[in-house]
Amino acid sequence: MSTLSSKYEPQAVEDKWYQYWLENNYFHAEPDPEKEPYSIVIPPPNVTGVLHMGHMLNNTIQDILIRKARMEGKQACWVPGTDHASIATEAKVVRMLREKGIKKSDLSRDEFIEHAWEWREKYGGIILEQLKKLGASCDWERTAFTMDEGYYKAVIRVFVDLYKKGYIYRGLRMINWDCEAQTALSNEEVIHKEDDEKSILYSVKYQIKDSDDFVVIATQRPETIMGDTAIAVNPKDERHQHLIGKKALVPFINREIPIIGDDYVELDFGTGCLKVTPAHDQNDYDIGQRHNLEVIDTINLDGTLNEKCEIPEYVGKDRFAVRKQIVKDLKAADLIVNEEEFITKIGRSERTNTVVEPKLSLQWFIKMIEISRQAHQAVMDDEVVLYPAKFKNTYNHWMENVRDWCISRQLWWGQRIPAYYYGDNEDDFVVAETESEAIELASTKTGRSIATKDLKQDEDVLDTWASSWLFPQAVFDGFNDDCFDVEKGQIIPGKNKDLDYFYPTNTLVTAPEILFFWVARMIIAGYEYTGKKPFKDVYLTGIVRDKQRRKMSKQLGNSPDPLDLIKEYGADGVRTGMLFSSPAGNDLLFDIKLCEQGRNFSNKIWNAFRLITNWEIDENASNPDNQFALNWFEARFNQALVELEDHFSKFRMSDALMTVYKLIWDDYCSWYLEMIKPPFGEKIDRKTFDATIKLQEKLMKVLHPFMPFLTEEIWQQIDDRNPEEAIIISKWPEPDSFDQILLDEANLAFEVVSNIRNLRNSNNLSPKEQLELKVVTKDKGAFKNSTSAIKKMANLSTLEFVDKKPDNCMSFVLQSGEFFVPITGEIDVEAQKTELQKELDYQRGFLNTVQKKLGNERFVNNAPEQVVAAERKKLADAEAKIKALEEQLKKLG
RNA sequence: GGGAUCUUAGCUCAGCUGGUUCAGAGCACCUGCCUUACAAGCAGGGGGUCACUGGUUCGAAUCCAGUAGGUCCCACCA
Repeated sequence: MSTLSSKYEPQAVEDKWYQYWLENNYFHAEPDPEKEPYSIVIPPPNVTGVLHMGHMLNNTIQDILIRKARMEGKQACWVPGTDHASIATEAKVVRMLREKGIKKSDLSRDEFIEHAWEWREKYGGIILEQLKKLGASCDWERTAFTMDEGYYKAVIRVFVDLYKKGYIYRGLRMINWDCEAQTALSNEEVIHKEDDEKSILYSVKYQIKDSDDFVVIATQRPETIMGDTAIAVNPKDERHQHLIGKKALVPFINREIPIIGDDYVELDFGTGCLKVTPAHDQNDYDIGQRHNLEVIDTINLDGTLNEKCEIPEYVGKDRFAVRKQIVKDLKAADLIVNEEEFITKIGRSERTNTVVEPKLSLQWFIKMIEISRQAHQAVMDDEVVLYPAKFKNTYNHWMENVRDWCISRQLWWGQRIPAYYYGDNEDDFVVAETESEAIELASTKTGRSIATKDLKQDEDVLDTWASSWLFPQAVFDGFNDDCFDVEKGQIIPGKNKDLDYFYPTNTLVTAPEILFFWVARMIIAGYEYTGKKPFKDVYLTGIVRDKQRRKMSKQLGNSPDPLDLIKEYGADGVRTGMLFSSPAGNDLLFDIKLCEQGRNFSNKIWNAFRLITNWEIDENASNPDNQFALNWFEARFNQALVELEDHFSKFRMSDALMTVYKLIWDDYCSWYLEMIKPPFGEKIDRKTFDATIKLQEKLMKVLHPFMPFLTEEIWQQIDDRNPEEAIIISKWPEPDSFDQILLDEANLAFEVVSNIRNLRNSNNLSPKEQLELKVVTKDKGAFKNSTSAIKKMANLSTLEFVDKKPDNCMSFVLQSGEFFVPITGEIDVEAQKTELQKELDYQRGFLNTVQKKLGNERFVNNAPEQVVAAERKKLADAEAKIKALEEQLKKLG
């Protein structure tokens, strides 16, 4: 008996084949003019990251695309890499140091960076190693890192170039400041808790200048009163219109501030009067810009108040302490007219949980409108195609309202901004790739000799996205001295073999959350630096959620460890499990059962293969009866292949997998193999065997992108008669034309078989008991090739065509005939009758609707001829069927 | 508040330019089976007013309008 286990054991083969692929360098691709290129750049995961379910989905899809392309004979190159992820990594390093008792503030910049590199050496590779377990066929020789020396230089070069082109400027901007960690936060690091954050809204009286009247404003931050530079009301507000143009006095310090009209103010919130504190609120800042208001920053970096608040007893105290204090003082002065609780969505720092302080500071920006124009148009014109298409709208909306991009971050880990200051004025700086260039530039600019010690480089680093937006060119070293023209600020074609060949890349597979952060910006950089798009298609995956639709997250603990899953179900099982429920662009509701389904599928295939390998071959025998099965499956395969290509072309990965799944499980295993399977103990003829092996091989090929390990294992076991050395580089089957008539005949045959099986079931007849079948039909041709297959599959002793309807039979009616199975034992007449009656009722109902349609003159006159003709045929068929059913019912009494 | 998008079987989803692949798939469920590849399996079966209300049309799951509900993105109420 078999030497193969009846259970497929992925653990035993996966590492072996991955190693084999690596050793043979199958993943590596060099430019080859003979071949069509196909390239993908990975969305680089955070260098500190650990593989999660989102990565699994994302990388499975990329691997499928790249493996298919490779088999199609393209030069397939999938470039892997990691992102230095400045904020996330720096936070991790800080935490790690803290655990060792080292404070970041005690370290110099260089010392800290050194620690960060150590960290990255130690943990940076983990996620890529994990990808290997998944089977990812990345070109590891090309592994990139956004802080690699060459990449670093590219980022700096681009900064300098954009500065020279006038796209980069320095400006004031309201940022999220973490007073505890003393750093700026990106919006993503600020958590807005909606639920139970309660605050008090105070109504405070401000005296109107030169009168005894007051204006009452509402605020939840009375400690910022001293930074007020205006009071705003809505110009449409009849209650307050008359105040516009007057002046009010800030409590305690009695500074005069104007009362202005601005649409921003809501009529029905608070008192309808808003105190404007441009230094400590984004909206107030915007209002300040519109009305040229002064900005008075009363809060220090650590959250205490400074001298500008003008009240000595508040200076140096924490903002929240001052809040309590000033409320007391305002009450004492009888200036608070109302207090009410309300629920606020205050922002807190993800890291320290302190309330984020909006703060104005000088930051670096990229002007976006002009530079993004072509990238905007490219997507609108489908030059770059988004899948699913609905994201085109989102993209459009964003690009139409694009805002300048703040690219500086108050961190150390990242590309340091190459601006060098030589004086105290805001404009006393130069931007240069290197310090020596900076010295030169500064000397020229100032007309005096500037030395290293006179220069101070900007302390900030660049936003991570300001490096990863160059990924598609930078991974091919597109900004090096040879191919980057510094004068033009462009990458010159013909100077970089890799870039000339692999760029533009073909497909980008990523998450919709970063459509703007990353995808849009890559398109912008692509056009800016190469004049070309960076990729043709963008496939946006969904978010992996649990069964309750909750996002998978560490905090919730609802995310399984992908490596554990791989251990349990095999990489192939997990890959297919992810894909079973992930229609393009929809969220994926992950359920462990899907991995189980994937594993079961592996096992099914394994056992089909086991069946074949156990057959003994008779070199001399021939079995013409098998020809039908062979011809049919060939046709069916080609039909499925056309379907498969269609799904692939539309990035319907889940449907593509399902096509292969059904082809293998239903068509191949349940029908084809059962049709050609020799009776127990008998040998199979050579011709059928060889043909079957060929089919198995073809099936393994179309399955390979989805299940690389299992298919390679089977391929390698099939033996060496095949000249193709490994399935990973074997040739993808070409779709061929197929015989529809043959497929129709088979479908009819299968229906007959199913009906007979059904009769067995409902009459408790064993599948082992042989039955006879008598067929009354006008169209014997419909069974021309399939009779022996029907006999075998339905376990019939005879199948004959008769003219007269036999008695004492179970029966059923199909499109072109009536089918009778003589019965020796007891038949369940009632069951038969209900079956037939049910069918009869259905047919009569159907007939009714068709008659109605055809009775409608307007239908007959207006509908296209074929539609009417089809309707007439339906009518005739239904009438014939009804007649047959009625007769059979009559016979049963 | 602005925008996008969705609502089809118990669940997750297909369903292209309105008409035979128009009511589908996978899973789940039910009934028989340990039949010599596979119980991680085999055979069979039952599930749906296509969210609701109108309209256009000879004909609507499909097109239009409105209603209800869901999801996402952006901006956020001092």
